[in-house]
Amino acid sequence: MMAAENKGRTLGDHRRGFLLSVSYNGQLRKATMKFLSEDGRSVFLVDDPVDHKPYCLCKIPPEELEKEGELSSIPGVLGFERVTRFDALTQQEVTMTKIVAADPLSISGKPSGTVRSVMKEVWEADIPYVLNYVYDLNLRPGHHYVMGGDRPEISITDIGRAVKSKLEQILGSVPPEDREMIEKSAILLEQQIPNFLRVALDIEVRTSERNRLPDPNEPKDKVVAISLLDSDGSERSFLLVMPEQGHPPKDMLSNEKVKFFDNESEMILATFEALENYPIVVTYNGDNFDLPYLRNRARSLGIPDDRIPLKMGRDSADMRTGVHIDLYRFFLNRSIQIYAFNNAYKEATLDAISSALIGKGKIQISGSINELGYEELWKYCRNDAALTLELTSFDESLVMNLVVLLMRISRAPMEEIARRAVSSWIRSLFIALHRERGILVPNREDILKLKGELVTTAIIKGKKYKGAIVLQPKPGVHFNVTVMDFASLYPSVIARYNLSYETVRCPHDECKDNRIAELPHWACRKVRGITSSVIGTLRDLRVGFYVPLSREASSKLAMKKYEVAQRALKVFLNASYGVMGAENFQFYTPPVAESVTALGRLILTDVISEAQRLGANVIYGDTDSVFLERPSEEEIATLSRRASGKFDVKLNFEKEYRYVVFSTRKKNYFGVTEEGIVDVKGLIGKKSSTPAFVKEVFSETLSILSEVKDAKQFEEAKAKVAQILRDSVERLKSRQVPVESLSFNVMMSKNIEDYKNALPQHIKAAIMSSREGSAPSAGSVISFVKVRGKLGVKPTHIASPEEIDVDKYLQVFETTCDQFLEPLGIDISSKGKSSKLVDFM
DNA sequence: GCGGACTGCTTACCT
DNA sequence: ACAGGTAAGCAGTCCGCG
Repeated sequence: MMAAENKGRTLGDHRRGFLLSVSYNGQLRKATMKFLSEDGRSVFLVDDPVDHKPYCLCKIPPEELEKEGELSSIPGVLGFERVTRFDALTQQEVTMTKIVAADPLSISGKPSGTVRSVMKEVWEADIPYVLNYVYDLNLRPGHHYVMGGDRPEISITDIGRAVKSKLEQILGSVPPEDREMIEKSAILLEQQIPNFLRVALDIEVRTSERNRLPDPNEPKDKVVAISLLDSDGSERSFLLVMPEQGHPPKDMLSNEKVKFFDNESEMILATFEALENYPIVVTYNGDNFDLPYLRNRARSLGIPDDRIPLKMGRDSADMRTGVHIDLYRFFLNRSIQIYAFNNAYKEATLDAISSALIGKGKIQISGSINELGYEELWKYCRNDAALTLELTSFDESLVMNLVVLLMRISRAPMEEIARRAVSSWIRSLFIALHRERGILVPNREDILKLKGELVTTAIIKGKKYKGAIVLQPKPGVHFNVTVMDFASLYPSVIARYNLSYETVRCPHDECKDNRIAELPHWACRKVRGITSSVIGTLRDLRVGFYVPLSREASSKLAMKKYEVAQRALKVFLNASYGVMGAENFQFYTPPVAESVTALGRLILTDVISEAQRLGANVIYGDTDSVFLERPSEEEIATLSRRASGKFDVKLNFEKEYRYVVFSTRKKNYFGVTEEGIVDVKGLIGKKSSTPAFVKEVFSETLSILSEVKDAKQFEEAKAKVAQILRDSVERLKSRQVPVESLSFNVMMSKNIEDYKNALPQHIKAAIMSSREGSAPSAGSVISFVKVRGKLGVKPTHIASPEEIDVDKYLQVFETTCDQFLEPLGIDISSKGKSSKLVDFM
């Protein structure tokens, strides 16, 4: 149905659409734009109307290139063209040669037979062609377009009056040279986000041997169940009739949501047909399993390629017309996990993520999928598809909205957001800006050659340069503690001090005295750095516009909308400093990275010494925060003024604690706010790997302590705490605690065979587990208990209460409690050899 | 042969 | 493949020790 619709869609018909993506059509040797129709229900394709060609740049003049003929061995090369670019590193115009090719693979992407492989020095050859296309045509993925004239034109609607006045407000307070960019970005981000019709797909495969996982590269096993659920609420599940299961049950045969097939090919073809009706296909791990399995199985069943609507990449699977989003890849993204979802899920499994975000999990089955009957199999498969779908729709389609906002900010197609990490998104934005302004995109080596040196040394072995300051906390209980912190310290520093790859250690002699903190580096006074202006813009948009709007908006729905934008910007800002210090980042600039942290240290230490000069009691601070005991309003205001006046950085009142408890350890404390909310930082009792039993006692103890309002109430609380600890120790000793509550849960970050050094305990447990039949792999959380005996550990599911090493647990218990009881003057630690927990009782 | 000091590895956390 | 700083537990090594 949609395939037919795709034909005849041309420019000049004034149709409207929303730019999803750009793909490359190898037959036509052209880029193809994928647009979502205005109603969000289908995709139409528009082939490149301007005959754009792949290219890269070099510094050898065309005449010489033709003479030397080293490029003649590459048939795809079409010709050479003289062009000028601005080289930001030298701050000079350069004349370059554009080497134009008929197809992207003649430029780069293969080990040999490309321009990239035969030429010594080329520029912009490693930018994927479809991205080049986006940048050169100044396309804005995630925006509305009208098909008119000789190319699609972006279509922008007016933003509301209330939003406009808010925008004008912030424009008054930012540097004039940034105003235009901020205004334009705000208007673009404000554009309406469409409703995407989407379908979730999940398949089940029945393997011939019990414990073998199906392999997409050897699709010898039958696909037995396929579920498709869409955002309109329709659903279909296809089941293969299996001789060993007998006849399908009557009620399933009459269920219109279920269809049985005798023939697997027909079932797969029906699935392909269904998928083609959707602009967006959502899977969980479909890049590596569902889609490649379907494709390869279809092939092995003799289905011709032209009936398979998939386009396979090396480690990805795309739809030919629509867009495929693999939520596994998206949620695995660290930036998404941490900054967009506040670390709400720890493990990137469908079960863990859906449980954490929508409160629903996978259907638990006792044995293997192979043993399920028709009905169980159907329900299992359908439930997975339902969870996958819901992950895109919960919270007013938060995930889809987030994806679109990230597309808009990064200027990258939808697949880039779904599949690539934050450094690619930032790279995309930076390159787009270079193209827009006619600036040559520097090679990583160009920057490194000029600005490779580092002058600071890291505290941690193996790190490249010095980072932030962490103050030694003053141990003990502190009442009425105010926490102040700098708003987006590092992005602010980058913006304020003009830190960018071309402006730090710029070529101008006149700038050399504009030194950065205590470093020998200097920052340019003459030109605005590209990266510092873009990061400054994003920060101003977030801090001045979206954060206030997300708090003040008139409706709940509007607040949510601004909240998503605020978070999307946060993802970029949080990574903006880090990428400058990341070796693989295209714009990696060591002196920029160490300048950022040096300025951060300078600003923090300055504010702290000012606080001390004022007579305030600074009890702790970490990177961008200051903890003050009983400060006066006056002191708070003075410090804020100083930060703004001297460094142009906002120092905000963050929160006030009724009291805070510090030990001697850094990054380890808990605090109770006026409302009785307990903030726990870094303590063992909060760690995800700590046994549930210990965690429970920990939080019970804390909740007692949170009731404490003043110093004298501590005495009563101490008595209660002592009682809880006594009971818990008793329960441990008498082995009343179930083994499940004693399990440590530790992430296995590599596959078992990749542990080359001494085996950590969780890996020993993982090895035992795999001998028992289950096969943990990289990313799995290993559950184990500590037992008596040589190995010392055992997977939780095969351990019994009698073998538990009670002494070990008493020790864990002791360190956990000691972390916060010691500063309270409650001493339970063992000064001698044996645990003194008992003495404490 | 054993224990303490030390190092390196690994994980989880903080900013 | 965003960064560095901190804590903690475990495994292994070295050294001293009649």
